[in-house]
Amino acid sequence: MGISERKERERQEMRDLIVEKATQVFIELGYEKASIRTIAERIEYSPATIYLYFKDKDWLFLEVQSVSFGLLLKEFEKNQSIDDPFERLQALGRAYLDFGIANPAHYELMFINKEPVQCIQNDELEWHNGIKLMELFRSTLQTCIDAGKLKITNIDIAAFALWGMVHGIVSLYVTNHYHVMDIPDEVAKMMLYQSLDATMELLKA
Amino acid sequence: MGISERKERERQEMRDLIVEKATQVFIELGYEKASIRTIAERIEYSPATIYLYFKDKDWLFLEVQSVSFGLLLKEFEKNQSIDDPFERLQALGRAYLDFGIANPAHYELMFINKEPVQCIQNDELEWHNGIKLMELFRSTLQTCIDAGKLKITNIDIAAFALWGMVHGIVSLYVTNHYHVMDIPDEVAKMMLYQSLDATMELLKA
DNA sequence: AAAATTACTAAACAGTGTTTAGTTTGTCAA
DNA sequence: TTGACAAACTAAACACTGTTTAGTAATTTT
Repeated sequence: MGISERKERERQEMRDLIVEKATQVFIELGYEKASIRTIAERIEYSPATIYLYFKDKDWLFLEVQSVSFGLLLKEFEKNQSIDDPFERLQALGRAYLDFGIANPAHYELMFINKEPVQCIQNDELEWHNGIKLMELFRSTLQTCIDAGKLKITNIDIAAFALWGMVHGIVSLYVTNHYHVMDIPDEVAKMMLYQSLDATMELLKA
Repeated sequence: MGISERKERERQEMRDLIVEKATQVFIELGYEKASIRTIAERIEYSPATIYLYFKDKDWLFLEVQSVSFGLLLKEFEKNQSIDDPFERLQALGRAYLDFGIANPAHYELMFINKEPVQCIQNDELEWHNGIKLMELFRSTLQTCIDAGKLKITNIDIAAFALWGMVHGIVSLYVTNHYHVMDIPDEVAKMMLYQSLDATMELLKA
Protein backbone atom coordinates (compact mmCIF):
# COMPACT_ATOMS: atom_id res chain seq x y z
CA MET A 1 0.00 0.00 0.00
CA GLY A 2 1.72 3.13 -1.29
CA ILE A 3 -0.94 5.41 0.10
CA SER A 4 0.86 6.46 3.24
CA GLU A 5 4.01 6.96 1.18
CA ARG A 6 2.12 9.22 -1.21
CA LYS A 7 0.66 11.13 1.73
CA GLU A 8 4.10 11.58 3.23
CA ARG A 9 5.33 12.82 -0.14
CA GLU A 10 2.43 15.23 -0.49
CA ARG A 11 3.09 16.53 3.01
CA GLN A 12 6.74 17.15 2.17
CA GLU A 13 5.74 18.90 -1.06
CA MET A 14 3.42 21.17 0.90
CA ARG A 15 6.19 21.93 3.38
CA ASP A 16 8.56 22.75 0.53
CA LEU A 17 5.97 24.98 -1.10
CA ILE A 18 5.51 26.93 2.11
CA VAL A 19 9.27 27.34 2.61
CA GLU A 20 9.69 28.43 -1.02
CA LYS A 21 7.00 31.10 -0.88
CA ALA A 22 7.98 32.14 2.65
CA THR A 23 11.54 32.69 1.45
CA GLN A 24 10.27 35.02 -1.26
CA VAL A 25 8.17 37.00 1.20
CA PHE A 26 10.90 37.21 3.86
CA ILE A 27 13.38 38.41 1.25
CA GLU A 28 10.95 40.95 -0.14
CA LEU A 29 9.72 42.35 3.14
CA GLY A 30 12.18 41.37 5.86
CA TYR A 31 11.40 39.35 8.96
CA GLU A 32 9.07 41.72 10.77
CA LYS A 33 6.99 42.90 7.85
CA ALA A 34 6.59 39.47 6.32
CA SER A 35 3.25 38.28 7.62
CA ILE A 36 1.82 34.81 7.88
CA ARG A 37 -1.23 36.05 6.03
CA THR A 38 0.87 37.27 3.11
CA ILE A 39 2.69 33.95 2.92
CA ALA A 40 -0.65 32.14 3.13
CA GLU A 41 -1.93 34.18 0.20
CA ARG A 42 1.10 33.22 -1.88
CA ILE A 43 0.60 29.52 -1.29
CA GLU A 44 -3.15 29.99 -1.80
CA TYR A 45 -4.07 28.37 1.52
CA SER A 46 -5.46 29.81 4.72
CA PRO A 47 -3.04 31.20 7.35
CA ALA A 48 -3.98 28.43 9.79
CA THR A 49 -2.63 25.81 7.37
CA ILE A 50 0.91 27.07 7.88
CA TYR A 51 0.61 26.18 11.55
CA LEU A 52 -0.06 22.56 10.60
CA TYR A 53 3.46 22.41 9.15
CA PHE A 54 5.41 24.82 11.37
CA LYS A 55 5.16 25.51 15.09
CA ASP A 56 5.27 29.28 14.64
CA LYS A 57 6.74 32.08 12.56
CA ASP A 58 10.19 31.68 14.08
CA TRP A 59 10.45 28.02 13.16
CA LEU A 60 9.33 28.73 9.63
CA PHE A 61 11.88 31.50 9.45
CA LEU A 62 14.56 29.13 10.68
CA GLU A 63 13.85 26.85 7.76
CA VAL A 64 14.17 29.78 5.37
CA GLN A 65 17.41 30.80 7.03
CA SER A 66 18.81 27.35 6.47
CA VAL A 67 18.20 27.73 2.75
CA SER A 68 20.16 30.98 2.81
CA PHE A 69 23.01 29.31 4.68
CA GLY A 70 22.99 26.66 2.00
CA LEU A 71 23.52 29.31 -0.68
CA LEU A 72 26.54 30.78 1.08
CA LEU A 73 27.91 27.33 1.83
CA LYS A 74 27.80 26.57 -1.89
CA GLU A 75 29.83 29.70 -2.63
CA PHE A 76 32.33 28.72 0.06
CA GLU A 77 32.74 25.23 -1.31
CA LYS A 78 33.62 26.58 -4.75
CA ASN A 79 36.89 27.82 -3.26
CA GLN A 80 37.88 24.55 -1.63
CA SER A 81 40.00 23.70 -4.66
CA ILE A 82 42.43 26.55 -4.03
CA ASP A 83 45.65 24.98 -2.82
CA ASP A 84 47.41 27.76 -0.97
CA PRO A 85 45.63 28.06 2.40
CA PHE A 86 46.06 31.82 2.70
CA GLU A 87 44.71 32.38 -0.78
CA ARG A 88 41.82 30.10 0.10
CA LEU A 89 41.14 32.17 3.19
CA GLN A 90 41.23 35.33 1.12
CA ALA A 91 38.81 33.78 -1.33
CA LEU A 92 36.43 32.90 1.51
CA GLY A 93 36.54 36.49 2.70
CA ARG A 94 35.72 37.79 -0.75
CA ALA A 95 32.97 35.22 -1.22
CA TYR A 96 31.45 36.34 2.08
CA LEU A 97 31.61 39.98 0.99
CA ASP A 98 30.23 39.17 -2.45
CA PHE A 99 27.37 37.28 -0.93
CA GLY A 100 26.47 40.03 1.52
CA ILE A 101 26.53 42.74 -1.11
CA ALA A 102 24.66 40.70 -3.70
CA ASN A 103 22.04 39.39 -1.25
CA PRO A 104 21.59 42.02 1.44
CA ALA A 105 18.16 40.68 2.35
CA HIS A 106 19.45 37.15 2.80
CA TYR A 107 22.38 38.51 4.76
CA GLU A 108 20.09 40.36 7.10
CA LEU A 109 18.00 37.29 7.73
CA MET A 110 21.10 35.19 8.40
CA PHE A 111 23.39 37.37 10.46
CA ILE A 112 21.67 40.55 11.58
CA ASN A 113 18.21 39.52 12.72
CA LYS A 114 18.37 38.49 16.32
CA GLU A 115 14.87 37.01 16.40
CA PRO A 116 15.15 33.27 16.06
CA VAL A 117 18.75 32.80 17.15
CA GLN A 118 17.39 32.48 20.64
CA CYS A 119 14.77 29.83 19.97
CA ILE A 120 17.51 27.67 18.54
CA GLN A 121 19.60 27.75 21.66
CA ASN A 122 17.30 25.06 22.99
CA ASP A 123 16.78 22.84 20.00
CA GLU A 124 19.56 21.98 17.57
CA LEU A 125 17.48 22.12 14.42
CA GLU A 126 18.53 23.37 11.05
CA TRP A 127 21.68 25.17 12.04
CA HIS A 128 23.84 22.47 10.59
CA ASN A 129 24.27 24.48 7.43
CA GLY A 130 25.52 27.36 9.58
CA ILE A 131 27.72 25.01 11.56
CA LYS A 132 29.16 23.52 8.39
CA LEU A 133 29.95 27.05 7.23
CA MET A 134 31.78 27.70 10.48
CA GLU A 135 33.71 24.45 10.25
CA LEU A 136 34.83 25.24 6.73
CA PHE A 137 36.01 28.67 7.86
CA ARG A 138 37.81 27.40 10.91
CA SER A 139 39.53 24.51 9.17
CA THR A 140 40.86 26.87 6.51
CA LEU A 141 42.04 29.17 9.26
CA GLN A 142 43.71 26.28 11.10
CA THR A 143 45.49 25.19 7.93
CA CYS A 144 46.81 28.74 7.54
CA ILE A 145 48.05 28.79 11.12
CA ASP A 146 49.69 25.37 10.77
CA ALA A 147 51.46 26.57 7.65
CA GLY A 148 52.68 29.62 9.57
CA LYS A 149 50.90 32.01 7.28
CA LEU A 150 49.17 34.15 9.92
CA LYS A 151 50.41 36.64 12.47
CA ILE A 152 47.63 35.65 14.85
CA THR A 153 48.27 32.07 15.92
CA ASN A 154 45.33 31.48 18.26
CA ILE A 155 42.54 30.08 16.13
CA ASP A 156 39.71 31.35 18.32
CA ILE A 157 41.03 34.88 18.37
CA ALA A 158 41.75 34.80 14.67
CA ALA A 159 38.24 33.51 13.97
CA PHE A 160 36.63 36.13 16.20
CA ALA A 161 38.64 38.95 14.72
CA LEU A 162 38.28 37.91 11.10
CA TRP A 163 34.63 36.94 11.06
CA GLY A 164 33.89 39.98 13.18
CA MET A 165 35.71 42.25 10.79
CA VAL A 166 34.06 40.94 7.66
CA HIS A 167 30.65 40.74 9.26
CA GLY A 168 31.11 44.24 10.61
CA ILE A 169 31.78 45.91 7.32
CA VAL A 170 29.05 43.96 5.54
CA SER A 171 26.44 44.63 8.16
CA LEU A 172 27.21 48.32 8.47
CA TYR A 173 26.81 48.42 4.70
CA VAL A 174 23.61 46.38 4.66
CA THR A 175 21.95 48.40 7.44
CA ASN A 176 22.97 51.70 5.84
CA HIS A 177 24.91 52.77 8.90
CA TYR A 178 27.82 53.79 6.71
CA HIS A 179 25.75 56.65 5.44
CA VAL A 180 27.06 58.82 8.29
CA MET A 181 30.31 58.76 6.35
CA ASP A 182 28.58 60.46 3.46
CA ILE A 183 30.06 58.27 0.76
CA PRO A 184 28.29 57.21 -2.48
CA ASP A 185 27.16 53.62 -2.63
CA GLU A 186 29.57 52.58 -5.37
CA VAL A 187 32.56 54.01 -3.52
CA ALA A 188 31.41 52.36 -0.29
CA LYS A 189 31.26 48.98 -2.01
CA MET A 190 34.80 49.38 -3.30
CA MET A 191 36.01 50.35 0.13
CA LEU A 192 34.55 47.21 1.60
CA TYR A 193 36.82 45.14 -0.63
CA GLN A 194 39.80 47.39 0.02
CA SER A 195 39.22 47.14 3.76
CA LEU A 196 39.13 43.39 3.53
CA ASP A 197 42.29 43.29 1.43
CA ALA A 198 44.08 45.67 3.77
CA THR A 199 43.13 43.61 6.81
CA MET A 200 44.18 40.36 5.14
CA GLU A 201 47.48 41.96 4.25
CA LEU A 202 48.02 42.95 7.88
CA LEU A 203 47.18 39.43 8.98
CA LYS A 204 49.69 37.84 6.64
CA ALA A 205 52.77 36.55 8.40
CA MET B 1 3.25 87.58 29.87
CA GLY B 2 5.08 84.46 30.97
CA ILE B 3 2.18 82.22 30.06
CA SER B 4 3.43 81.11 26.66
CA GLU B 5 6.88 80.58 28.19
CA ARG B 6 5.37 78.38 30.88
CA LYS B 7 3.40 76.46 28.27
CA GLU B 8 6.51 75.99 26.18
CA ARG B 9 8.31 74.73 29.26
CA GLU B 10 5.52 72.35 30.14
CA ARG B 11 5.49 71.04 26.61
CA GLN B 12 9.22 70.41 26.76
CA GLU B 13 8.84 68.64 30.10
CA MET B 14 6.17 66.40 28.62
CA ARG B 15 8.43 65.61 25.67
CA ASP B 16 11.29 64.78 28.02
CA LEU B 17 9.03 62.55 30.10
CA ILE B 18 7.96 60.63 27.02
CA VAL B 19 11.56 60.20 25.83
CA GLU B 20 12.65 59.08 29.31
CA LYS B 21 9.97 56.42 29.67
CA ALA B 22 10.23 55.40 26.03
CA THR B 23 13.96 54.80 26.52
CA GLN B 24 13.21 52.46 29.41
CA VAL B 25 10.68 50.53 27.40
CA PHE B 26 12.85 50.30 24.27
CA ILE B 27 15.77 49.08 26.37
CA GLU B 28 13.62 46.54 28.18
CA LEU B 29 11.79 45.15 25.18
CA GLY B 30 13.71 46.14 22.05
CA TYR B 31 12.37 48.18 19.16
CA GLU B 32 9.75 45.81 17.81
CA LYS B 33 8.23 44.63 21.06
CA ALA B 34 8.15 48.05 22.65
CA SER B 35 4.63 49.27 22.00
CA ILE B 36 3.20 52.76 22.03
CA ARG B 37 0.54 51.54 24.43
CA THR B 38 3.16 50.30 26.90
CA ILE B 39 5.00 53.61 26.74
CA ALA B 40 1.70 55.44 27.17
CA GLU B 41 0.95 53.41 30.27
CA ARG B 42 4.34 54.33 31.74
CA ILE B 43 3.75 58.05 31.28
CA GLU B 44 0.17 57.60 32.47
CA TYR B 45 -1.36 59.21 29.38
CA SER B 46 -3.32 57.80 26.49
CA PRO B 47 -1.46 56.41 23.46
CA ALA B 48 -2.81 59.19 21.27
CA THR B 49 -1.02 61.80 23.37
CA ILE B 50 2.35 60.53 22.22
CA TYR B 51 1.37 61.42 18.68
CA LEU B 52 0.92 65.05 19.75
CA TYR B 53 4.65 65.16 20.50
CA PHE B 54 6.14 62.76 17.97
CA LYS B 55 5.19 62.09 14.37
CA ASP B 56 5.35 58.31 14.77
CA LYS B 57 7.16 55.47 16.52
CA ASP B 58 10.27 55.88 14.37
CA TRP B 59 10.73 59.53 15.23
CA LEU B 60 10.28 58.82 18.92
CA PHE B 61 12.81 56.02 18.60
CA LEU B 62 15.23 58.39 16.90
CA GLU B 63 15.09 60.67 19.92
CA VAL B 64 15.83 57.71 22.18
CA GLN B 65 18.69 56.69 19.93
CA SER B 66 20.20 60.12 20.22
CA VAL B 67 20.28 59.74 24.01
CA SER B 68 22.17 56.46 23.56
CA PHE B 69 24.64 58.12 21.19
CA GLY B 70 25.12 60.79 23.83
CA LEU B 71 26.14 58.12 26.36
CA LEU B 72 28.77 56.63 24.07
CA LEU B 73 29.99 60.08 23.08
CA LYS B 74 30.58 60.85 26.76
CA GLU B 75 32.69 57.70 27.10
CA PHE B 76 34.65 58.66 24.01
CA GLU B 77 35.34 62.15 25.28
CA LYS B 78 36.82 60.79 28.51
CA ASN B 79 39.76 59.52 26.45
CA GLN B 80 40.46 62.79 24.67
CA SER B 81 43.09 63.65 27.27
CA ILE B 82 45.34 60.78 26.22
CA ASP B 83 48.29 62.34 24.44
CA ASP B 84 49.64 59.53 22.29
CA PRO B 85 47.28 59.25 19.32
CA PHE B 86 47.63 55.49 18.93
CA GLU B 87 46.95 54.93 22.62
CA ARG B 88 43.95 57.23 22.27
CA LEU B 89 42.71 55.15 19.34
CA GLN B 90 43.16 51.99 21.37
CA ALA B 91 41.22 53.56 24.22
CA LEU B 92 38.37 54.45 21.84
CA GLY B 93 38.24 50.87 20.65
CA ARG B 94 38.06 49.56 24.20
CA ALA B 95 35.46 52.16 25.16
CA TYR B 96 33.36 51.03 22.19
CA LEU B 97 33.67 47.41 23.23
CA ASP B 98 32.96 48.22 26.88
CA PHE B 99 29.88 50.13 25.89
CA GLY B 100 28.53 47.39 23.65
CA ILE B 101 29.06 44.67 26.22
CA ALA B 102 27.72 46.72 29.12
CA ASN B 103 24.71 48.05 27.19
CA PRO B 104 23.75 45.45 24.61
CA ALA B 105 20.22 46.79 24.35
CA HIS B 106 21.43 50.31 23.66
CA TYR B 107 23.93 48.95 21.19
CA GLU B 108 21.25 47.12 19.32
CA LEU B 109 19.10 50.20 19.09
CA MET B 110 22.03 52.28 17.86
CA PHE B 111 23.88 50.08 15.41
CA ILE B 112 21.96 46.91 14.63
CA ASN B 113 18.37 47.95 14.15
CA LYS B 114 17.85 49.01 10.59
CA GLU B 115 14.42 50.52 11.17
CA PRO B 116 14.79 54.24 11.45
CA VAL B 117 18.12 54.70 9.71
CA GLN B 118 16.13 55.04 6.54
CA CYS B 119 13.71 57.72 7.69
CA ILE B 120 16.69 59.86 8.61
CA GLN B 121 18.17 59.74 5.15
CA ASN B 122 15.68 62.45 4.26
CA ASP B 123 15.73 64.69 7.30
CA GLU B 124 18.93 65.50 9.15
CA LEU B 125 17.47 65.38 12.65
CA GLU B 126 19.11 64.13 15.76
CA TRP B 127 22.01 62.31 14.20
CA HIS B 128 24.43 65.01 15.25
CA ASN B 129 25.40 62.96 18.27
CA GLY B 130 26.19 60.10 15.91
CA ILE B 131 28.02 62.43 13.55
CA LYS B 132 30.04 63.90 16.43
CA LEU B 133 30.98 60.35 17.39
CA MET B 134 32.18 59.70 13.87
CA GLU B 135 34.15 62.93 13.73
CA LEU B 136 35.89 62.13 16.99
CA PHE B 137 36.82 58.70 15.67
CA ARG B 138 38.06 59.97 12.33
CA SER B 139 40.08 62.84 13.75
CA THR B 140 41.86 60.47 16.12
CA LEU B 141 42.50 58.17 13.19
CA GLN B 142 43.82 61.05 11.09
CA THR B 143 46.17 62.12 13.88
CA CYS B 144 47.51 58.58 14.04
CA ILE B 145 48.08 58.51 10.29
CA ASP B 146 49.76 61.93 10.33
CA ALA B 147 52.06 60.72 13.09
CA GLY B 148 52.91 57.67 10.98
CA LYS B 149 51.55 55.26 13.55
CA LEU B 150 49.38 53.16 11.27
CA LYS B 151 50.12 50.63 8.55
CA ILE B 152 46.96 51.66 6.70
CA THR B 153 47.40 55.22 5.54
CA ASN B 154 44.10 55.82 3.78
CA ILE B 155 41.73 57.24 6.36
CA ASP B 156 38.54 55.99 4.71
CA ILE B 157 39.81 52.44 4.43
CA ALA B 158 41.20 52.53 7.94
CA ALA B 159 37.88 53.83 9.26
CA PHE B 160 35.88 51.22 7.36
CA ALA B 161 38.11 48.39 8.46
CA LEU B 162 38.42 49.43 12.09
CA TRP B 163 34.85 50.43 12.77
CA GLY B 164 33.70 47.41 10.84
CA MET B 165 35.90 45.10 12.84
CA VAL B 166 34.86 46.44 16.23
CA HIS B 167 31.22 46.65 15.27
CA GLY B 168 31.40 43.16 13.87
CA ILE B 169 32.65 41.47 16.99
CA VAL B 170 30.31 43.45 19.23
CA SER B 171 27.25 42.80 17.13
CA LEU B 172 27.95 39.10 16.69
CA TYR B 173 28.25 39.00 20.46
CA VAL B 174 25.11 41.05 21.09
CA THR B 175 22.97 39.05 18.66
CA ASN B 176 24.23 35.74 20.04
CA HIS B 177 25.58 34.66 16.68
CA TYR B 178 28.83 33.65 18.32
CA HIS B 179 27.01 30.77 19.94
CA VAL B 180 27.76 28.62 16.88
CA MET B 181 31.33 28.66 18.19
CA ASP B 182 30.12 26.96 21.36
CA ILE B 183 32.08 29.12 23.77
CA PRO B 184 30.93 30.20 27.27
CA ASP B 185 29.87 33.80 27.62
CA GLU B 186 32.74 34.84 29.86
CA VAL B 187 35.33 33.38 27.52
CA ALA B 188 33.63 35.03 24.54
CA LYS B 189 33.83 38.43 26.25
CA MET B 190 37.54 38.00 26.88
CA MET B 191 38.10 37.00 23.29
CA LEU B 192 36.41 40.16 22.09
CA TYR B 193 39.06 42.21 23.87
CA GLN B 194 41.85 39.95 22.70
CA SER B 195 40.62 40.19 19.13
CA LEU B 196 40.59 43.96 19.38
CA ASP B 197 44.08 44.04 20.86
CA ALA B 198 45.41 41.65 18.24
CA THR B 199 43.93 43.71 15.43
CA MET B 200 45.27 46.95 16.86
CA GLU B 201 48.68 45.33 17.14
CA LEU B 202 48.54 44.35 13.49
CA LEU B 203 47.54 47.86 12.54
CA LYS B 204 50.45 49.45 14.41
CA ALA B 205 53.19 50.75 12.11
C1' DA C 1 -19.23 86.23 29.71
C1' DA C 2 -18.29 84.49 25.11
C1' DA C 3 -15.08 82.90 21.86
C1' DA C 4 -11.04 80.60 20.61
C1' DT C 5 -7.23 77.88 21.46
C1' DT C 6 -5.02 74.09 23.54
C1' DA C 7 -4.42 69.39 25.75
C1' DC C 8 -6.10 65.31 25.93
C1' DT C 9 -8.61 60.83 25.08
C1' DA C 10 -12.23 57.06 23.71
C1' DA C 11 -13.06 54.56 20.07
C1' DA C 12 -12.27 52.97 15.78
C1' DC C 13 -9.44 51.13 11.64
C1' DA C 14 -6.60 48.04 9.57
C1' DG C 15 -3.14 45.22 10.44
C1' DT C 16 -0.41 41.40 13.22
C1' DG C 17 0.61 36.08 15.21
C1' DT C 18 -1.90 32.39 16.85
C1' DT C 19 -5.82 29.17 18.56
C1' DT C 20 -10.22 26.98 18.48
C1' DA C 21 -13.92 24.71 16.77
C1' DG C 22 -15.87 22.93 12.96
C1' DT C 23 -16.21 21.36 8.07
C1' DT C 24 -14.76 18.89 4.20
C1' DT C 25 -12.16 15.24 2.18
C1' DG C 26 -10.13 10.81 1.63
C1' DT C 27 -9.26 6.08 3.50
C1' DC C 28 -10.46 1.83 5.38
C1' DA C 29 -13.08 -2.13 7.47
C1' DA C 30 -17.63 -4.36 7.59
C1' DT D 1 -21.86 0.14 -0.74
C1' DT D 2 -22.15 1.96 3.66
C1' DG D 3 -20.65 3.80 8.02
C1' DA D 4 -16.72 4.96 10.95
C1' DC D 5 -12.53 7.18 11.36
C1' DA D 6 -8.72 10.16 10.56
C1' DA D 7 -6.45 13.61 8.23
C1' DA D 8 -6.42 18.28 5.80
C1' DC D 9 -8.07 22.46 5.83
C1' DT D 10 -10.41 26.85 7.13
C1' DA D 11 -13.66 30.69 9.17
C1' DA D 12 -13.81 33.14 12.90
C1' DA D 13 -12.19 34.73 16.99
C1' DC D 14 -8.61 36.54 20.51
C1' DA D 15 -5.44 39.62 22.00
C1' DC D 16 -2.26 42.30 20.35
C1' DT D 17 0.00 46.23 17.18
C1' DG D 18 0.63 51.57 15.08
C1' DT D 19 -2.14 55.26 13.94
C1' DT D 20 -6.29 58.51 13.02
C1' DT D 21 -10.56 60.71 13.92
C1' DA D 22 -13.86 63.01 16.24
C1' DG D 23 -15.09 64.85 20.31
C1' DT D 24 -14.52 66.53 25.30
C1' DA D 25 -12.73 69.35 28.84
C1' DA D 26 -9.85 72.86 30.46
C1' DT D 27 -7.45 77.14 29.81
C1' DT D 28 -6.44 81.52 27.70
C1' DT D 29 -7.82 85.51 25.02
C1' DT D 30 -11.01 88.85 23.53
